[in-house]
Amino acid sequence: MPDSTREQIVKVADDLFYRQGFDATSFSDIAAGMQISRGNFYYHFKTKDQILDAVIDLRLANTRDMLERWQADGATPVDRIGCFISILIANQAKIMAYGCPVGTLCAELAKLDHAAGPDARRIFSVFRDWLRDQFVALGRAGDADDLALTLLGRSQGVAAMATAFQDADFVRREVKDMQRWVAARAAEAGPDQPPIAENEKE
Amino acid sequence: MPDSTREQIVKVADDLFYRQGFDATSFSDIAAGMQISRGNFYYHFKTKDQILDAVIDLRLANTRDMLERWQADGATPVDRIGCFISILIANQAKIMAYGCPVGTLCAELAKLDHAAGPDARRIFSVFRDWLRDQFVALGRAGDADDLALTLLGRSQGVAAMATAFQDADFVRREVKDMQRWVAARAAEAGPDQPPIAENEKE
DNA sequence: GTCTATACCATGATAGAC
DNA sequence: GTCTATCATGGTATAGAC
Repeated sequence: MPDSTREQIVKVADDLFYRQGFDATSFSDIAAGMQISRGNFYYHFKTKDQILDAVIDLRLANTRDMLERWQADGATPVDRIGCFISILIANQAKIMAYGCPVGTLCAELAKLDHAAGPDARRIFSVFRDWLRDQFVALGRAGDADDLALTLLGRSQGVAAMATAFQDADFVRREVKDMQRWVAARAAEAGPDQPPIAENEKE
Repeated sequence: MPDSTREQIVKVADDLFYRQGFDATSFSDIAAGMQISRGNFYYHFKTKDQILDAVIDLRLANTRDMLERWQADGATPVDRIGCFISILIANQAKIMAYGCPVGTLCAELAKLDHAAGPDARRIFSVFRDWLRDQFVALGRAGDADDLALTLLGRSQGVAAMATAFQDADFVRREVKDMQRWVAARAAEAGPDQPPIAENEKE
């Protein structure tokens, strides 16, 4: 069955909030992206902030789905973390144009001092917790959360540089280096993991 | 002598663009930050975009000044790069609240598809070129620009995570690790540098 | 559920007095 | 150089017909 009007509003808003930012996206913009009049929004949502809440919920759900898929697809924790790192390649074109959807939304809401800021950060937390679980499974229970945060941060930095400098080679290099870094953490943890041990250096 | 009105507008706008974002900052906001009426802006600037241009110019000049200071203050390239890394500590409170001034401005202008986007990115380039020079001086002429971009990206990632998770310990840990990383790159380059050689691993 | 019409306000920008 | 109107535009939001 096709999307309900409400679902369609949220999907279009999700896309526009990503490409233009939340504040810069007007009801007219969303209306132009589908077949609906401006006034009709208020049957489905009382305020623009409520649309934002719905978009964040959608992104949370989509994130959880993606992580579940990676959990099933990856044979080992290293593979699964590799799925995470590889989104920088898979979504390269969009990231170069608009940055990371999570990072840029959180940054904007922080500046707007918006009430939904903490909700948006929960998307980061979902990634962080999942990555931490992977590092635990890797045998790094002691510093799993630190490693998760470090990796999340590095991917954010690569996304920011990709947007600023439009350098696809840089992204590829960093992705490779992050994969090596994960393998090295795994190797440190002990040889009970698949031995992809490599040196960390170039 | 005190600032001219024009200079004061640019300074107040610089601060507000950082804390609230460019688009979210109105003439009224800037006017409220000093003693001036809204209409008077247009004697000094024809459009809001021209204020943005002036702010970017100011940031470029301030950045160059800062880099010159680091150039003079640091005894070795490792020390100088250390100055760069340490701004994450020095500006920690502001970064946690509003992110990196350069990164968040570039991200916003990219989404707005704003004409000044490329100008804003030049601030990044100034950092990048300076870091590259430091890595060249370190004996890494072969991959100096890659290392510069990697380090710039890492600092951006740390800033993004600091804003999202408000974790001062994380920032300290990452700063330490980045310093170690620089020392390791220096050690790889050869022992003609001050021997602060440490292993890269935790 | 969807539409049109409209209220209301803040914005960037202009004109002209002082 | 600075001010006080004032304008046109576009935003969120509401009311009410269909």
